[in-house]
Amino acid sequence: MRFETSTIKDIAKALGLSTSTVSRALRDRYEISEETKKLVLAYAEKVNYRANPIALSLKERRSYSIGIIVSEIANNFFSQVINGIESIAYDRGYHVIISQSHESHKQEKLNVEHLASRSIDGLLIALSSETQDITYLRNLYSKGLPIVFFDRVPEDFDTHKVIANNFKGSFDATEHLILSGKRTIAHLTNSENLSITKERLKGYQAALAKYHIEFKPELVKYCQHGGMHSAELEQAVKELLPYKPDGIFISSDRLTTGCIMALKKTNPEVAHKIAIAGFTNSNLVELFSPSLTSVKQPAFEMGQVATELLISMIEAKREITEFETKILDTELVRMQKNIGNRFL
Amino acid sequence: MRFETSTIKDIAKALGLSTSTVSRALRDRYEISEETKKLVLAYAEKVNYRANPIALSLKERRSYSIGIIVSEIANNFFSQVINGIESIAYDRGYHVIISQSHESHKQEKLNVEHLASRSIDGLLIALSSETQDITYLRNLYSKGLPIVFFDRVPEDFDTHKVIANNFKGSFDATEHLILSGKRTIAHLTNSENLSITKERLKGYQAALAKYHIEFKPELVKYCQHGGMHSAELEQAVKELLPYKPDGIFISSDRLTTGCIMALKKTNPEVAHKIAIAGFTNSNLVELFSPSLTSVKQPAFEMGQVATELLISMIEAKREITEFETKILDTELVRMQKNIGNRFL
DNA sequence: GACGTTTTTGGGAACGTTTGCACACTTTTT
DNA sequence: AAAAAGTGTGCAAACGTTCCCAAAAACGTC
Repeated sequence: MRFETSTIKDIAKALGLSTSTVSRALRDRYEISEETKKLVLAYAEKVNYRANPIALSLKERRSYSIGIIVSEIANNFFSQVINGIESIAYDRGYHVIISQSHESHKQEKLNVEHLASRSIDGLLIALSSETQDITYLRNLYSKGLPIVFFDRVPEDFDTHKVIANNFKGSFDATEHLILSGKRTIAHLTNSENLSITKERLKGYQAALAKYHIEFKPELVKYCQHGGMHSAELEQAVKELLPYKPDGIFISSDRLTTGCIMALKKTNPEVAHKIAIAGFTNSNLVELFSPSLTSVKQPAFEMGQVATELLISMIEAKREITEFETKILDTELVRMQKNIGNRFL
Repeated sequence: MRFETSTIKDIAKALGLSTSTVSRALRDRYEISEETKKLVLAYAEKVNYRANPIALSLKERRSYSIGIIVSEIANNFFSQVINGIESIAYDRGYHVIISQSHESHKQEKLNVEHLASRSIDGLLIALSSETQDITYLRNLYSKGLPIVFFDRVPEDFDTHKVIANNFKGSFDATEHLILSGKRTIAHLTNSENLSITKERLKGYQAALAKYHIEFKPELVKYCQHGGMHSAELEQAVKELLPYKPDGIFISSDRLTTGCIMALKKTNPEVAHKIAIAGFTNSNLVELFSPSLTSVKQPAFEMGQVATELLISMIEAKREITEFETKILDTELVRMQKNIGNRFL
């Protein structure tokens, strides 16, 4: 069974014209007489003609589609980024193809190469927490595939990047904990090789320093799998508790929710005694118990900005040599004591 | 700037062979001598040759990609379905293209037609809550586009469908509320024209009937936009409260979280007094306060089953006349009093 | 060594488009 | 009346593949 549509050839045959005439009439070229144009347009309308994008892609060697790689679409941050990407892409006539790495380097590479071979015009990617070696991306890039990184970006890769102001977001969150009287503030974070991990650690340290609180490395726990494995997370929490933290600053969406979950599960008696501040774009934060202070990333906007940069690369006439790293501000949503904790 | 890859032509030229020979060598056809095959394969490997899928699509008039339409990817249920779809699709050599309707009929139609014109081989769709008129889908279907519906399915459309056992899920949830002593149980639900709305209403009614509780239409509130507009939801909740419900059964993911949110916002003093049971696939349910009993749909499995059915349609030699409607069981996750309510 | 087989290779059309070029016809200019 | 210019159309190539068909090469057989 095959999906059948009418082609330019069908129209040409039906109208006794050549394919070139039909093509030109449809594209409203000046060479074609008004009369013929009307005829063709009317008939095309009648048979509901749609140009075959596959044929166009082959001809023009581009597909008007852009690839997206995120670790997980079931993640508020990423799904919001995707919405931002779509909002711009569709306006500019591009289609998006979404792939998930599930935080696996292997899967990420596989997906990117699949996308590349499917003639995407450009790639938007947030690296998986496992990824360290990005030579495969360098290869594609050097062959002419435009790439824009967002959120999790590599350090030494000369292209456009869009990130949140991770330093400031972390600083603010940590400071908030300090100002609410916490002094033993742990830091639960992602894989050490991610850019966001490093930046957020710095913000945390800076806030501690500002208030003359000693930075203790043993209070920092890294989760290689970014919260994908609950066992890893529970282990980290377990290792943290003996230090009796009165606050935890958590550096990613999945880890934040996962950590609260782990706390409730393994140590319900302390779960409500530890103040939590963490990165998350969940729109359900208000429902959480214990409640928390959250750092919201401008996800939608990030998607938009990244897409604009990518399309500008795709459509650039000459080679681009000047690249930007856009930094967008995060938003601190303070714990709502009057709601979330009313019932404690 | 254009993305450059090596083609069969390049290989042919480099090796002094014809394109046909190269093509056959790469596809390991019997006609080609071992020697030539080795030569070609080695060279192809060296230049990292990848067949151009666009060219293949044009030639074979199929794209090995399947379209997905859901209302929102930032919805646990749908993102889990998508994961299920992907798990099967990739195994079978298909790529997926995801589009969101955002519960808008217009957007849904636009997206479907865009996908169709991009030569998808088949379509997996959960209708938007607005959708009533599906003639556009009938047209595509009659032109030979295989379609499988999941979750939100139309009544009179002869094709494969995959749904949850909505009746039983609703029955169980409502019965659970009754068994915990609730007698005035409201029902907050989606747009009236969705299949799931009707089925879930029936389950709710049946449970009431079993325990000889009178069904009161005024306790049922429909949300046309499926919880996309918080105003609509707040209004519904506001209209419900005067009846002093001691339990609410809610029939969709978004509505469930939205309703709790609305309750907390507008009437925090009663939020914890009303028992809530609702459909949701959120993996954060354990964090919610007030806690709730949830009906979990087998989302991942639903995606898998739907995809298998779709691929069987795509790859069918002859026309299919027998269609199935697969019904998958839901899971009732009871409120965990020992955790969620400990701090009430 | 002539002929028939078998094995291996190449030519060219096709998938649906766009577009440079050439052609035919009409109109204008000289 | 002839040349030039303008208008409208068609031919054919190209994008990267696959595959039917034919051709060439290699091998046996008598």
